[in-house]
Amino acid sequence: MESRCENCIVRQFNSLRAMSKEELKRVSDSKTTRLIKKGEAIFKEGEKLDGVFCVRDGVSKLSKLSENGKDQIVKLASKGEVIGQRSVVAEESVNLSAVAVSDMEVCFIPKEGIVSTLHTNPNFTLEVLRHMAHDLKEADDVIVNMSQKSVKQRMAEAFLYLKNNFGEDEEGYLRLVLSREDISNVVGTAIESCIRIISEFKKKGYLRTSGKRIGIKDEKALKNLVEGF
Amino acid sequence: MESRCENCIVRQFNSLRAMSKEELKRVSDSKTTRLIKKGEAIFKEGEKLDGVFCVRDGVSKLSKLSENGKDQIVKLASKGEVIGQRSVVAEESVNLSAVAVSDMEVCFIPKEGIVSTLHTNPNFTLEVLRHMAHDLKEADDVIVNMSQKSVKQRMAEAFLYLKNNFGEDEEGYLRLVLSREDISNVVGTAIESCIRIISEFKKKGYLRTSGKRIGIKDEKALKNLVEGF
DNA sequence: CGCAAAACCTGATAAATATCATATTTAAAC
DNA sequence: GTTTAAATATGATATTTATCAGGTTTTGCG
Repeated sequence: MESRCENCIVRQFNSLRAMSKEELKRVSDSKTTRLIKKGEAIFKEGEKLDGVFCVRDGVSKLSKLSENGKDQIVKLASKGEVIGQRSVVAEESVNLSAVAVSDMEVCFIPKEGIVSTLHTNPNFTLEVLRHMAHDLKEADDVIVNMSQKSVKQRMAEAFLYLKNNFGEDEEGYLRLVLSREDISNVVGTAIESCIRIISEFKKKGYLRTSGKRIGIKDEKALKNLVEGF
Repeated sequence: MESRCENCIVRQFNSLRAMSKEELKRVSDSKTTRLIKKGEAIFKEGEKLDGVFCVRDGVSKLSKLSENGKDQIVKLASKGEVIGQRSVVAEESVNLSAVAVSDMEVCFIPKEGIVSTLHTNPNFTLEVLRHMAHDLKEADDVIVNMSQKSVKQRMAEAFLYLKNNFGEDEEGYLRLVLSREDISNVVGTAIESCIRIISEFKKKGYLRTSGKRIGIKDEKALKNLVEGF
């Protein structure tokens, strides 16, 4: 297991790549690596974080609890993504909970190294800013989808998203396996509706399933559905 | 009309306050002031911006068109807010359209002054980053509201938001007057549903209206509704 | 293995919301 | 100021989605 950030491949995907050698060394010296089991929380909504988490492997759901007790999944973060950044930058408690949806390996980086670099290295700060700008755009898109698309369309979109972002296994099933409940929390619908639509998509030949696993059979049809045909 | 950024009061509310005297002078020399009439667009989704807009007066809706032809309003920007920032930072075309919902006065700041400061003044970059972190949190909250709250709850929330952010006039009506269509595009619902709920709230004594203008009569009731009672 | 709990699934029904049709009021244009 | 278009309003109806109730299957665990 590679343990120096300098040699860590996931760094290429996130803002740490804009750090200088010295800054990176400091981060590397202060970081600790943690294994997180599927279902375990990395942090919970409302906590104060004293650092960020860099995902080396696995996937985490970032979700927010609503008054009615449902959890809305706002984002799925995987290899290379840094989570908790928003909270550290804004010096606020976290607004989302992070829970592993597969076994994970993450590095915890104490905020001191991050914050001091933010104050001194504009390239790094700008890089973080660009990532956040990207997240904000994605969030805007989600808002529009939520309000303007039907549950069926959002379901179709979710499967396409899962394929594009996490790929398929050897047998052609979506690599990231989510429970029906998690899927319904991504889409923002009731579990029963989610299950019903999966059944419908199966009947229509858009999907196939094997236990929890879901495979896309007719990508075109799903795309058409999203577009409104 | 004050024309130097150095003396401009709205600067206190946005990231420009983190600029040095010299940087600010440069921005001030390159900026141009524009008057925009209610209904006019500042920019449209998909355009490339070569600068940002600092709002000195009035309010702009930031919205995104969905396939079905409806416009989802993602944010209302008013005095002090800088719009187009995300796009300039990420070096992408804008993902939202900005249209004035009241007569506006905005300053256009060419991106060169912004971008060069982003590269050299970490305090400024960090300040922009903090603002974006705040916007991202707000966007997350909107996502959760959209998916977990009923239209009625979102309507109630919208009126409270309008009161908190734009205040009331002498007669106690909401200062920011939006068309029913704009309200429905904030809330993400059909115009008819929006109007119907306004009527219902009037009947129940939560609101009163006078033409387009809406006044909050029973804030507590609206709050209870949002909380789910 | 066998049992309990959790996850998954389906039908029936209720509630929320959108859509269509049409009337009325308000604002804009000439 | 009149005409015309746009915005607001309301009823009737259709559609979508959630909820409730009861199944079955899968999974984890002693």
